[in-house]
Amino acid sequence: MATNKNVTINDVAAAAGVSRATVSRALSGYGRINQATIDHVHKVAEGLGYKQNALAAALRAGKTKTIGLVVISDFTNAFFDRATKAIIDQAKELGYRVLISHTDEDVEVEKVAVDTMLSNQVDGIILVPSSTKKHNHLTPKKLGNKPVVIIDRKLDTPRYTTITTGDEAAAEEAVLHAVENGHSNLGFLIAVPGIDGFTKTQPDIPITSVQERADGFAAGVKVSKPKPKSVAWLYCEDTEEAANAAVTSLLDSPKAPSIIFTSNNDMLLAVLKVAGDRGIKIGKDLSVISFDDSPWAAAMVPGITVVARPVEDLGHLAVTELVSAIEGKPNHRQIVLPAHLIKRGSVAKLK
Amino acid sequence: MATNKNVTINDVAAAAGVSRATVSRALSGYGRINQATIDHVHKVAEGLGYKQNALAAALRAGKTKTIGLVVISDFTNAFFDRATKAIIDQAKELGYRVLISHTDEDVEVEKVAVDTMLSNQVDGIILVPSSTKKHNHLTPKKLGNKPVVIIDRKLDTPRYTTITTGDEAAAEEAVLHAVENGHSNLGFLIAVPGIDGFTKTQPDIPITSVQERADGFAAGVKVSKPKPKSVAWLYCEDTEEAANAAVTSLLDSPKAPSIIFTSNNDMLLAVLKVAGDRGIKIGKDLSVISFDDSPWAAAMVPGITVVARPVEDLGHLAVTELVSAIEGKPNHRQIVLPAHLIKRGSVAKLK
DNA sequence: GAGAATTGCGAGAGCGTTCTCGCAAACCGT
DNA sequence: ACGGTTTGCGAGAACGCTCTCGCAATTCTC
Repeated sequence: MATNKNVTINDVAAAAGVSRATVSRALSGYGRINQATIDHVHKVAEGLGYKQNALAAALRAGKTKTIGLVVISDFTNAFFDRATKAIIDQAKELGYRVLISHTDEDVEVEKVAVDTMLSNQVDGIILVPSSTKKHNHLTPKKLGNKPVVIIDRKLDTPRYTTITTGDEAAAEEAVLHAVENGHSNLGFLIAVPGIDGFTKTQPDIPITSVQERADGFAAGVKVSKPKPKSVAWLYCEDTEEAANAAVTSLLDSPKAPSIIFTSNNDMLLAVLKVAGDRGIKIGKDLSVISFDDSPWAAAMVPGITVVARPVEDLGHLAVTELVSAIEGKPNHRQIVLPAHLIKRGSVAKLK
Repeated sequence: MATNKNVTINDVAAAAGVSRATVSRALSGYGRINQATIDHVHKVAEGLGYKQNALAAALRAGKTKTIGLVVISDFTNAFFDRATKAIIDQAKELGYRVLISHTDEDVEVEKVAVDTMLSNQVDGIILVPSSTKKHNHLTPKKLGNKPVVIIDRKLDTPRYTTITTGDEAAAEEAVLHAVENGHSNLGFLIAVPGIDGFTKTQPDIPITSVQERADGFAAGVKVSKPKPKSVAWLYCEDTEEAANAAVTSLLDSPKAPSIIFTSNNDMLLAVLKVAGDRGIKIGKDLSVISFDDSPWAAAMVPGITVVARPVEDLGHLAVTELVSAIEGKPNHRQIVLPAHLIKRGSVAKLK
């Protein structure tokens, strides 16, 4: 009853009356072998329900056809869900599998995750680093000289192919768009992992993409005319409670902003929630611009004006670059994909 | 420069002046071995930067400590994103890795995905089946007698542990809630994969969870008092275009519903979008209840009334059950977790 | 202090593949 | 018909690890 034992290549060889080597040649399609033999072996293998043991094959061949994806966040994040999907799909397209691990912005967890990947002999790694600076565990030596592609953020030493999006320019564009629409009291709500609660003074930002958004906002403030009357900055822990408190404080301040720029969707949702609870109408009483597009941001009324990043392109490109490196063309490129502003109804035209 | 060769257990053995077997014992912690030797080997291994080759270990031991997750959809779905996250986290907790594959509701793709999993020698599989009926490829024999846990939907022959949510009861509750609030023109928008466009007559629904939602809605209609004046059913392909067209047709019909029940978030977004474009206010001019909660459904104004399913519990439980089966307690349980209605502002009180 | 029990460790097989090597058979040209 | 090339295939090593077996050294028992 319990045919627990798997069919191995030896069984196929015996049943087909050839050697193990011939079966391997027939099924993997290499070396010198007669077409008739190939057909015969295929037939026998199928009849027996033979499935290659990928483990054994990988061990012998030194290639697992697997790439490791080390990503900071869960999929409830509007960036990483789409990126992960794109990466898995493109990997499949190129004949690779994907092993996923989350770090939750914790460098120690990242270290373990990478080790796990290496232990599992992945052929290459796609990584969203938790920290710009702390990457002692990411030296080529520690990574066994495996190809690596960094996405979404940069390391302070650009050792690997890195794919990011042009958040700074897009953030600046967002500010200009607001000012053009008559906004002069601006609020910026920046999510910063690792801090406690929220603060007005800029903390150490361990993530380049967030830093670039902040820089882009600041650049926008600088060049916009007329000069904004008031500008409020809030750096906030990436939790619901902290975000709600931060938004409340922003709305309660004497110079309450007419528009709030949020650095991610968690912050955006906090703005929507607090404003909603107070009966403040988005796109009328209060405007908002956020980062990362999503189906719901588009479907809401009014639609949320967002900086849309080419997430799928980024994911595809990451895999393509990685696989090309795995297959022997190691070139360290620094790629920046353009982000752009999608104007919807969440920015009120003032005056 | 290029220390391309990995450190193996042999290197550690040589450096520590012991045998391969002793190193294995020291690092894996089994068999009879002196504590001093353990410490020594650990020190040497660390010094050399030794990392176990999980492939070789798995090949030898016959266990990969990996579970395969075959899921229909991408992570942009409000159910599967959270479920996947929960599964990965719980797997990590129990010392397992997760290999993910998508099927996009295609049975053929599912077949290949499962084969890949088996070839990769996963210790067990968590599966969201694409079809209730087509599961010839899911016999215990074809799955090498590996443990399997089915989630979210049922197969018509309950061969494996299955974990679903009580969608039927919750759907009924949703209808009663609407009727209590004075709604008597009801619209039901059911997403059905595999159909073309949308239709008023119930097509073959290949997914039990969707069928149960439809059944629950129907049951609600049956028992509600007063009897609804009009009930419109629309079965719709799960694409944006089809959904928009379906909603449009629903709103344009002579007996336009005052409330629309949607079977998933894609349909919900279509309702929001079309209504928004027409200036129809949700929670006032038109009500809506959907399936699956999400942060944005809660943050919107008004908040969307939803049937919330215990997604994280389901994911956790799936892993726990699977691992327990992997470790030798094969018991086929049929588990139904309760879903419940979260009342927010998207249902208008009529009259 | 002699036999019995226990402890620590090495030798070596084996997991299921791939791949190099070499050999026999078939084919070629003159 | 004969040397040379090509073709097809089998033998066997190797990938890095785990785990059983058995042997020597240590500890225990009375």
